[in-house]
Amino acid sequence: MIRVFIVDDHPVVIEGIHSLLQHEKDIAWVGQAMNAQSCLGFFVNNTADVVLMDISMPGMDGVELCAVMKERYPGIMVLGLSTFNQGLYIKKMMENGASGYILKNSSREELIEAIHAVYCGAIFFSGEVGQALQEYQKSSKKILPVLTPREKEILGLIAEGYTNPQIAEKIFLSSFTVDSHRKNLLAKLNVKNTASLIKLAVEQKLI
Amino acid sequence: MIRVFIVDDHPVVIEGIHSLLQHEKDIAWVGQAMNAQSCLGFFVNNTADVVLMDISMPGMDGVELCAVMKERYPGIMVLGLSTFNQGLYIKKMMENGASGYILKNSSREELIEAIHAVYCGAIFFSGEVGQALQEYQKSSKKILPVLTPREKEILGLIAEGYTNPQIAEKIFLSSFTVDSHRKNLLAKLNVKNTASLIKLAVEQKLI
DNA sequence: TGGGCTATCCCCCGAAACAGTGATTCTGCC
DNA sequence: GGCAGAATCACTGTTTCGGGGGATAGCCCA
Repeated sequence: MIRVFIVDDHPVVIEGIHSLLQHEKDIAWVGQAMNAQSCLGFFVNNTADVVLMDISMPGMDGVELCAVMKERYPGIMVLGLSTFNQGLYIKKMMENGASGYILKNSSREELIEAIHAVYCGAIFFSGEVGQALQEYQKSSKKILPVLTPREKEILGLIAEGYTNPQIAEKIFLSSFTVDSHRKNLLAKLNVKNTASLIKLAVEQKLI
Repeated sequence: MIRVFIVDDHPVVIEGIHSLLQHEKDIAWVGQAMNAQSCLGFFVNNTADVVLMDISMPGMDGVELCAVMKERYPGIMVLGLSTFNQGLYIKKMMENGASGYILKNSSREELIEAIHAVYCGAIFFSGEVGQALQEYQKSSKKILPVLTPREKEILGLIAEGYTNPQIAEKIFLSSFTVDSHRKNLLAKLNVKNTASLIKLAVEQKLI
């Protein structure tokens, strides 16, 4: 028996999902909340297996609430729930420990499949959401100039916090050479200084 | 009918999965390969809906192969497949466009559920894998000192590539003050210079 | 009311980064 | 054989950073 709790500020959604789930034999409806505070209040004296959680709510939003819930009750699985479909929010929910994400207009089958999957510890994104997430990951990758092996190596060492002379000593080069590579990196990646260089490098996973 | 292709350098695994799937009515076995080259060769003149892909193979590994496949044939869904269960590899596969990840010792039910899910565009990780991924995400977060709002603001501007005088002008402060905050950031986060500061900040999502 | 913290401002100085311009070697490739 | 590019080394400036030392003012809270 999977005990399901829902938190959403729209009564319509609560009702809708309740009616979708009420005839499921292995799903038990343990409660509902319309904001983060009342959700946290419920779990002081009660528990559940899976929490369906709206991502956008007044006050503390789903992303934050998810983090708090997973901090206090790591065993409770969180399934994100939203009307819209944005990669950024999905990614944030996942980073805060959610086990999946579906749209509020999902079919009954999808909803039940998702609840079962996350209950078993699996991670599940329904079709549309999964595609949006992949699109999002793709779109955040830029077309970058090719770095030579030497440049990559030096980029890595710069990121570690080594100075030019230190790098020079470490890989047996003149510090002039290291400086040349560093200048090439700035030029190739079209950034103005070390700070923006490292930011770009980490974001684009060059190191 | 879901057309499934498998690439794995272990004949035993190919055979095992083949026998698990051969009586499935809606799954068609279109082919197999034992390395990345022969897999890419197959798809020149053929196609499939879902590719089960080993993560560790001689020559080009699964992570790379996945990237190439999704580049050439974005419509083909890739389902990662491995004997071991390491967050880092799973994450890399996902970044390269995979739609899911299961262990080779998954049950028949899990395997079929995963194939159906990714075929529908969903993203699916079976139980053990999902938990490993979440553990991995958790473990990569360090306990960090709390930054004040002002420090966060300045940290963001440093990452954008602004110098102290530029930041000072931008937020109407003395460049001495900006410098003080900058020094506090270095001290609080225990890093030696801008490069390591920004690396840490991006990795830990402080900006 | 006094300590702790944030936020602001100031100065000095050496080290590092950044900009500009130049050069030589070696390798792969057409 | 020649050409492009990588990789190496060199010099000269100016700007910025980073370490050290301070100071003042406001705020919260015990």
